[in-house]
Amino acid sequence: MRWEDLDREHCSLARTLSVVGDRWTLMVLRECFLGMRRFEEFEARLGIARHVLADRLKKLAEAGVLAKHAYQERPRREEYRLTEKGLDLYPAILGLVQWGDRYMAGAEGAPLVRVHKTCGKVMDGVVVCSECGEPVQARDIRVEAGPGAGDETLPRPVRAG
Amino acid sequence: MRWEDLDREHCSLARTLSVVGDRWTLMVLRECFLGMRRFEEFEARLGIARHVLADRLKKLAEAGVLAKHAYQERPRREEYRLTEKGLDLYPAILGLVQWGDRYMAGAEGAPLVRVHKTCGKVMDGVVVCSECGEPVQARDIRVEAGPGAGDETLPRPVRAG
DNA sequence: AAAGTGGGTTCCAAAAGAGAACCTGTCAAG
DNA sequence: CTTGACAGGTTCTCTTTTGGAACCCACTTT
Repeated sequence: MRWEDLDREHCSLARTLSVVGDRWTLMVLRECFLGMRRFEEFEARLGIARHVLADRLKKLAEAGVLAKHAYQERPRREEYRLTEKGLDLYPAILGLVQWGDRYMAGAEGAPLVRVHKTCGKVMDGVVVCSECGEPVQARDIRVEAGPGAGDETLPRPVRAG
Repeated sequence: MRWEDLDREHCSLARTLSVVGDRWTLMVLRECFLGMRRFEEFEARLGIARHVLADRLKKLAEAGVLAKHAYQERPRREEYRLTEKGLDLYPAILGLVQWGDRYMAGAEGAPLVRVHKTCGKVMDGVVVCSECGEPVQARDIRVEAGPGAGDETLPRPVRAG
């Protein structure tokens, strides 16, 4: 299977990964959420090869996750900012970061902490149910076919038993 | 930069991606969350090359995200199950899936929906602040150096202005 | 004895990535 | 009016990673 085929898959994860499912892309987005906007900033902080960075920025802009804004004319200089669509990736990235804080941090603890501007405290994101407001974990969830389900969507273990 | 160097980075996202930051790895994990456990199931549902699948399962097991369980001896057959560490990736994967439901689904809507067993309703995950319980979005957060911060951790735009 | 099953490994060709050099406007300094 | 710097790329070669298919092995069933 090719990566370009992923966005035709009947699976939201596959379709998401066709846009951001690349290691460098996610690292670039992390930098965006930390306030970075320019080619040079991404390059300096990530140590990414320049042509790979150019490719990822272009694809993210085409996907509508980042938008180019000229901050100067003659010579034209553009910076890349998160769109609303891009900002909505925050829960996913926060999930990955918090998992890293928990399982991959050294003995010292997390390298960065997040402060909730509204309440002023150092916080973690907690996933709750949109309907009842209770915290949700993997085991609390069952999946069912949704409106856009296709033939091959529902999980069907091949196991005979 | 090599991927093996990522886990030495002072960034939880980079360290997380050194384990799961690969397209196939995330697809394999999706299948795990849908209840798949066996080599053949992953292969049939994903269309992944067999040696890539073998490599990813091995790395996930080494990382403690999946655990091998023998379900039969002679011939020995093993299946792969999510550990607690693996189950804790659910918020991250849910974030990616919901973003796909929102932005990448066709006109029909999401291919799968999630039912919260506790309250019985079709739900979405909502990220709230662990301290005040309010929903959190990207703009509500500020980052600060944490206990494990290094020299290069804090975001510092290179922009002169 | 022959075929099937689950879970791999080995081969080769194609694609993606790393690293470095080079290009393009534009301004500012000598 | 040449030299250099700066931001943002593109082009080059070389290595690593995939994709796809074939093969292997320890059993079990027919």
